[in-house]
Amino acid sequence: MGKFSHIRAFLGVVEHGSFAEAARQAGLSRSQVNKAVIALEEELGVQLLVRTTRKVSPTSSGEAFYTHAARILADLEVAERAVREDTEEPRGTLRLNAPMSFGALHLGPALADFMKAYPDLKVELSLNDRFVDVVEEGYDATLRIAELREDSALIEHPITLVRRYLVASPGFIKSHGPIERAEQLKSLPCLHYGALGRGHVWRLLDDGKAITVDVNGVMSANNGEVLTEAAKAGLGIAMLPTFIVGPAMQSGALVRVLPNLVPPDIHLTILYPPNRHLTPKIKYLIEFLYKRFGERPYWDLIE
Amino acid sequence: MGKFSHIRAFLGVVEHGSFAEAARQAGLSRSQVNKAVIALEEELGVQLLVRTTRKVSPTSSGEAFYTHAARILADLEVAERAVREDTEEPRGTLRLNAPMSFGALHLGPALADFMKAYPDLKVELSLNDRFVDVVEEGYDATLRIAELREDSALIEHPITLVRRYLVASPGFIKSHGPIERAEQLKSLPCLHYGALGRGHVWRLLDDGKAITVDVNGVMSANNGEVLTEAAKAGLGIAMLPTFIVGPAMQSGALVRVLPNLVPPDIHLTILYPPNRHLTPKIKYLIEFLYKRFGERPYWDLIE
DNA sequence: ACATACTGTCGCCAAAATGGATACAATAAA
DNA sequence: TTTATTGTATCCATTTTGGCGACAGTATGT
Repeated sequence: MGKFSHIRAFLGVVEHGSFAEAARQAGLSRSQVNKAVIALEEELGVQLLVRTTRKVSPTSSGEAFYTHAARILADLEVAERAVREDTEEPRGTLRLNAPMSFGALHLGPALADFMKAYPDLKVELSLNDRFVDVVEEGYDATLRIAELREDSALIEHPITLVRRYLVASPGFIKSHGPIERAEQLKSLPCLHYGALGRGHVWRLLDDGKAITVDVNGVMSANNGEVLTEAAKAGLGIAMLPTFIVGPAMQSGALVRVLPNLVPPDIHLTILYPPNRHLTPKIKYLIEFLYKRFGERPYWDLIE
Repeated sequence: MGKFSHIRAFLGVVEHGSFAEAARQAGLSRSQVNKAVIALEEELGVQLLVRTTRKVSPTSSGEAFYTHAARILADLEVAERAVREDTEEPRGTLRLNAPMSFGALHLGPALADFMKAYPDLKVELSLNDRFVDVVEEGYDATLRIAELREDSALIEHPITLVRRYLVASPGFIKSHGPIERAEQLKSLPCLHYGALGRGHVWRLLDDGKAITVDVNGVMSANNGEVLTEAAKAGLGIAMLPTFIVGPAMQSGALVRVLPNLVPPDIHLTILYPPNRHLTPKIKYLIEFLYKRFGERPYWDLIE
């Protein structure tokens, strides 16, 4: 039956001063309550209750134990209630991980609204672009922007398509003449997203045909906004997602080049561990993110 | 298995970061630990641990629950240790009830020594002469002075024989002449122990033959010391136990009268509820009382 | 005084839960 | 690669459980 049930039964008997009444209140049989108390006494090696056929009262040991045990069971209930998800509302703490740029530009404001909608929810957001082990570092979920993979042990839920364009500043185009062929990327200065030593290779679809171009990378950074500023300054051609360069394109500070060259589709996805019970907080987060970013994200106004 | 074991298993897994290691430490099988955690999660309706085949780490809910649960289990152990009688030494609180006179004259000093011998023991002594329900009022034991009865649901353990004598002051005897026959009790002033309206009847053994004498009760009290003082003052004949009148008889302030009339034997007995486990504190108390008062109590120096 | 209802406890037995072994896919280490 | 170890799932014999009925003792009501 378990020690906690035994203790609970014991508390009931003390409070009602009767085995039978305690059993009735708890919805148990008299046998059960009786056995529970006996088991508890056996385990402690102490008589907790003195019973004659008609009266039950705790021994001094019983009283001492009652005081402690009552508080402990109350604490246990508090602990359970704090954790239990009997409501469908998201609650507790949501620990989230996301890439730098997207997190700073879009996810931050979005989460502010999400939290407003669910006041019982706390959010711990940590932004970084390195690989994150969702399991080991104890995140509830991670947002990543990458091509879809299937190898992961995690569940992968796509939120939206992330469009990427080749862009440059009007001034850059003016000074370098018309850009029409993919081979020009090998000579024209390019602004490359990525780590340092990895080589500057762009994978593109030339009218649907996959090609790789070893571009003339004059600058690289692992931060899209830095590259955007560099492109705006006319330093070269950059391949950047619309959620970063969207505003610059709308204002005309950057324009598309080589529109027939399209980077492969990548997706904003949310990764979370396969759970027996999908927590409401993740369920609601996915729903929320989809509503905000899905289908036609607000930063994708041009086409 | 019970919720308690489930929680313990869960704590083990969190602490060791592994189901298998937790199982080894706790001396359980992997199945068992696994089932325990699953059951706990099921009951709470929350995923507590995220596991891939090689890594285990708590979810945010799991961490929250861990914190609470660890403290709760620790508290429970404290509570158990406080109550458990794993030592044979008496400990805890001994709640004792005893008659007024005996308690004040002899039991008090005795208990002082008893407590000195067992420093872990607290004593709550309450003295009164009314009937006490050991069970209902929560006493661990009661001392009574009475004829042995068998009707009680309590265990009755005799400590020692309580001798009672008919006594009077030398002055009283001198002024009333020799006292030799039981019938004289009907005319001579007698000091009666007992409640008010009960009538003044003494039950005596006249050379082994039971007789009852309706004595000439000029004074009654429900307190032996008061009667002793009255007898010393020469107010009459009293039937009193030696543990009260012993000193007065030794000093000669009181002397026996009618030595062939003997009150029926009464006993100092200790009563306690029938317990599955006889607590050491009661066991030791009985032993102690017997050593101090048994066989030949120190107040019985005369014969 | 008597009957009645209710108490705590015990024994019994069908039903349910448990725990161990085994198997298996996934993963880390060698 | 191979090997060892992890978490989990499935069986199944064994144990445990919980409810029923009975019992002696005791309040309560008449």
